[in-house]
Amino acid sequence: METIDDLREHGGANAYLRGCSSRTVLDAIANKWTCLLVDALQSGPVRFGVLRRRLDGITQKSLTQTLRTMERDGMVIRTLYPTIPPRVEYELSALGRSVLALMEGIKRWSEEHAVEIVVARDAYDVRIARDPEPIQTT
Amino acid sequence: METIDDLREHGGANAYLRGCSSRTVLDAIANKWTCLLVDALQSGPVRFGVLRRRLDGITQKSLTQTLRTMERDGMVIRTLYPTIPPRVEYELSALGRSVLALMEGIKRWSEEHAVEIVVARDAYDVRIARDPEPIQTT
DNA sequence: CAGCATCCAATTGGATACTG
DNA sequence: CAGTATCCAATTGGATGCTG
Repeated sequence: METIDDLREHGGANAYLRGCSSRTVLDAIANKWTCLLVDALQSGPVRFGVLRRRLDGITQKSLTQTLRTMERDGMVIRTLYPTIPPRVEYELSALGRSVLALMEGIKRWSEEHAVEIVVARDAYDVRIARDPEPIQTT
Repeated sequence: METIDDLREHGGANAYLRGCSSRTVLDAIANKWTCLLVDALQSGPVRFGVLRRRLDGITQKSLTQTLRTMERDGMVIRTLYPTIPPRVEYELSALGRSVLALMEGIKRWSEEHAVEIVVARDAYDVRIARDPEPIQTT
């Protein structure tokens, strides 16, 4: 069933469509590192090393790549201070700040529902182990 | 700089930490197919084939996998009607509905900012092509 | 219809070493 | 300090064929 929003999209964009640019945007922002980085940058410029320590488990490569992508997309502003040793700070642009509330929401939802979901996973795995092909008669 | 929310997390969960279950939850829900599926299921049960046609470009394998993961996480309820040929319907659980607004928000944001981001990407690529290592003197 | 199984190409991710 | 470069293992994704 189509809703009114499906027909009247935003500026003609429709993320359901493979070729639409909004699909590539959705693909770019919908991942854990982007979510955590937007959240981590919410209160002002942060140095590369601080971000690396804050996002536990991220590799230098992934951090560089994600920040570069976000910078290219206009969500993040990178400032290089040509000192020795160099200092680089990252901060959200206006565009980046415009998605902050959503990213905070996703992160918060993950934290608030983590236990519930772990329980659901365990229950599912037990159920599958008991009956590999659950034929539900409805 | 730490905010109060960083110290007083939700039920002890903190998605910044590698080992925290909320991190795996964040990783599971932050991807384009999950976002589009939650959105597509918002107004009631939908059949597998309908979803496949709606999410342009998704393969049968990816659709099955994403739906299975969401079912395992308790976000989606799968109902098999043992007819011939079989009919399978997917619908959001209460947990799935609780993340709907956020997913709609992400999808909508992608659509609303797609043009702006494509422009930013083009500008970035041109800038890099002109000057491979932009040394910004601040 | 709604899948599962399989094969294979392509992308991703980690570890390590090096540099202005 | 903040990267780049490289190598390699592991995961992902598409295409195809088959089935209750």
